Amino acid sequence: MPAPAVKNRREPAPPQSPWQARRRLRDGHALKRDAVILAAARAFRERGYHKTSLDDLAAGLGVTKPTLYLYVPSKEAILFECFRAGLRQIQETLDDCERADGPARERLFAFIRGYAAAIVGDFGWCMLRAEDQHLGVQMSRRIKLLKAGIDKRMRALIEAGVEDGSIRECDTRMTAFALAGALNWMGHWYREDATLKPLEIADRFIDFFNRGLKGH
Amino acid sequence: MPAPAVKNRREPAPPQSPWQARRRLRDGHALKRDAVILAAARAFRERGYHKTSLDDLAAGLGVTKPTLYLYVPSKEAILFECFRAGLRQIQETLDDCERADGPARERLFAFIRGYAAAIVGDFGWCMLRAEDQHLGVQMSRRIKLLKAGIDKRMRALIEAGVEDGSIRECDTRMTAFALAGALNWMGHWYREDATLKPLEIADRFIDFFNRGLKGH
DNA sequence: AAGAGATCTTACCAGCCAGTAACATGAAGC
DNA sequence: GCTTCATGTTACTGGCTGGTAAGATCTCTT
Repeated sequence: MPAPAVKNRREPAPPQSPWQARRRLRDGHALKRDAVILAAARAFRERGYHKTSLDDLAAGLGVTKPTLYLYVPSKEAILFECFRAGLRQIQETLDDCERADGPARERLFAFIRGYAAAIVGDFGWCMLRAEDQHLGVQMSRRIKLLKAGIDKRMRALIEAGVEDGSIRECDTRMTAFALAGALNWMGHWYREDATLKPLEIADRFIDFFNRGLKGH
Repeated sequence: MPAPAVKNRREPAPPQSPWQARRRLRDGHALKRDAVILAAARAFRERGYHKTSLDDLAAGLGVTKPTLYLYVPSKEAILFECFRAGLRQIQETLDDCERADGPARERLFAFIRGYAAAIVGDFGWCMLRAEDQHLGVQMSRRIKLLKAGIDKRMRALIEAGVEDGSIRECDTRMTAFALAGALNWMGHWYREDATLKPLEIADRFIDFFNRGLKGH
């Protein structure tokens, strides 16, 4: 099994609301719930969590606020679900990369590609910012824990690389922080400066990570 | 002039409020204003901008809310001042590094050290997060502009390195983003995991930036 | 067609909090 | 002592918004 390629996840660009449908939908409940989550993720990224009122969000879906509460228990829960959606995507990439064989460095790079795609995706912003928004301590802790899991698996990938010699000796903790930081930061600037596609960016990052800056 | 060392800025750890003073202070106004800014910066970093009410902030200084308005026109303005304080620190570092001589790579690394110190400093959080908080579009634009200035100067430093051969050919824009991202991310995790001092972290980052991951 | 359950709306409440008005105090100048 | 200006305080308002109650409507089942 070679290092896995990044799946080209096609997200439906037009945020067509399930409420627009003329006929009753099969499994409408889950569909609508997902639509709420997705619309929220986009709104949060665009306007920020606090600037997005549930009235706005509902209006964007062509509904009124109380309707949202049929599908979701609270605003906080919406944010959490957005986080989970992003998390899932990253976990899947990790699963793939851990299962694959080949030098760990290559598997790390495959992960980086997937991670970059996730960060600039619809749920990327929520993943990064969920915990420092206006959330209860309980939810905050949960999120922190889940993030720590990702971090740990990423570090393990680096350690495996040091083990098999494909990555040179280094401080794996700091290296993981540096890698994660560079990638996460995409979530800030990508919207403004999208001259490159996510995977192109990932490849240039990888080149940099791989060989460093050093000239002569 | 060699690449400048990072000044060891000693910030007064105890947030002693100027209002505690028994006697009237010389230039008390500016002093108190600065105390408000600093206390706000710390509170914002600790609890977040929205979770910090002006009542809390005032109470922390041993005063009541309306008193704050003697020194500062609005909450938004406080955040902006925090941002500026952080910015100034970084700009000074940049000034130093641009003025210095020696290979540009070394000057870039000196900048990185200063930048790391600033990011984990009192105003680091505000610098990173100011723009995506609950701010008016006008202030948001101002901040974005100022940040773009930093980015530009940083990229220039990298380009100078490519010019003088101390940095290998690369996509300078992406490289700048990667560097900035890795450093900025410190603002997220440093509080939680402060086993290393900022300059130690900077040095490990620099080692990684310099030589990359590549093993055999 | 009638009941039942799901879905959605209008109308409302309650808490939070930035910002203000009006009054109190206290030190410096005369 | 009296005025003045800076500095604080208490008490309040007004807007926003997350969340809810109660009723309307729609669809499916029997």
